[in-house]
Amino acid sequence: MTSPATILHADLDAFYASVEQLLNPSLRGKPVAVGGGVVLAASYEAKAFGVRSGMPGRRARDLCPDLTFVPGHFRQYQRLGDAAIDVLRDFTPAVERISIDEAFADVAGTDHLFGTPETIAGKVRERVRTEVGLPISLGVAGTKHLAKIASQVAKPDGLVVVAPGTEPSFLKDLPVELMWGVGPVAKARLAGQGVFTIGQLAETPGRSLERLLGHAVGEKLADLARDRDPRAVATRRRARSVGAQSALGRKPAIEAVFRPTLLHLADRVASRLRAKTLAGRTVTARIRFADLHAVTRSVTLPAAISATGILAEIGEDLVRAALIDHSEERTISLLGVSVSHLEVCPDLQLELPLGLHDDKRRPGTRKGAARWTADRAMDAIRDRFGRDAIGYGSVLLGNRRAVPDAFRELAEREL
DNA sequence: TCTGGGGTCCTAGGACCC
DNA sequence: TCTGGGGTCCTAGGACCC
Repeated sequence: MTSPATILHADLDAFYASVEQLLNPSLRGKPVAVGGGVVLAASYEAKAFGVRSGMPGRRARDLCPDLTFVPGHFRQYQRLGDAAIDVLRDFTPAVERISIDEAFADVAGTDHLFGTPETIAGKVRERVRTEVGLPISLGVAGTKHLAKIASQVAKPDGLVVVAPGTEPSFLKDLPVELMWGVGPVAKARLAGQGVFTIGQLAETPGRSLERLLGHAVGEKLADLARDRDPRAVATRRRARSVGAQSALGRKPAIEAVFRPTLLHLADRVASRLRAKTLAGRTVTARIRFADLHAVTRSVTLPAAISATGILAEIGEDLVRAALIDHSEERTISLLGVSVSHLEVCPDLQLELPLGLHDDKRRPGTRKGAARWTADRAMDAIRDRFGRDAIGYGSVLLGNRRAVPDAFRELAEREL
């Protein structure tokens, strides 16, 4: 199948670490990690030593004794990431941003203005380098999936164009894990069948892939390996859930620990929902125990909620229920709360205080409305004076957190 | 001193309805 | 005595991505 190659995938190289090297020239050419307790990003020089994001800082230092840790300039990541993606928007409005440092663009029909897709990709790289100061890799192909693989092959700081008709030969010898959707588990299962390259994958019957990996994944991989990818570049996507979690170290599984933590998490989640005029019907709590084994408990309510207090109470009920089911677990290492089944809510909604224990619509509606009004007042104070001006529980949570709040805010941000 | 935090999507079983 | 089939929704767990 030969589609005209008009889809670009742009991916900033080792983004956070590259920003640090841009801001501080003495870090250039050196192994750099952003973070401290945990590695949030690593420069290519650090990656060469095996340093990876998500790795405990201690382990990273063991692997790479010369590693320089920097706390991170999160505002700058936001600004520079936006600036780089905006360069793409100068060539087409059809830009789908998929993270702070990565986007697809479809430049079909822009030849007469800017030249071929390959020319455009070259201009994007040049402009991001000179105007923003960062290295960026580009892949150009006829489908999103192939464009993404091409940009990965192009890294670091390169450009790869997959010309129409050359797709099979391009894919043939690439390792299966370059494919979107093939992680450690799928890779191992495929290896068990002697499948290591995308070419081998393409020769494997769709039926055996489905047996090996499940219906959806098997079918998708069979299509992608044969370069069948119908997905269009989508400029807008709607959020399907909003959540927050916090690693706790090791804490006893008692009310005095989980109640304040859940209130703090519920506050983060509910205030973000309200800021987007969203509310959700399904509340999920996640608990990870000391052995890192995690469980979830969820409940779907008859009406969508976005009030902090109600969300916190439901979260507590769910956590209590899970702890009863796992009463042998004495220690927890993480708590999370998320809300899904989202609905767009008019600004002046009234929330019903529907708890787990009573589905009766008690005459407490006024209480729900009062809470919601109080939440909105708190939102307004924060808008003016900052998030820490007022709040629940954050003091009780303790001041030493694994990840800086600025990082969380970056991750929460609407793209 | 063993593992962050934000998400998406899929699967499987069970309840429930017609 | 034995016994349908399709569809939707909910819950719990898990793979995967950045």
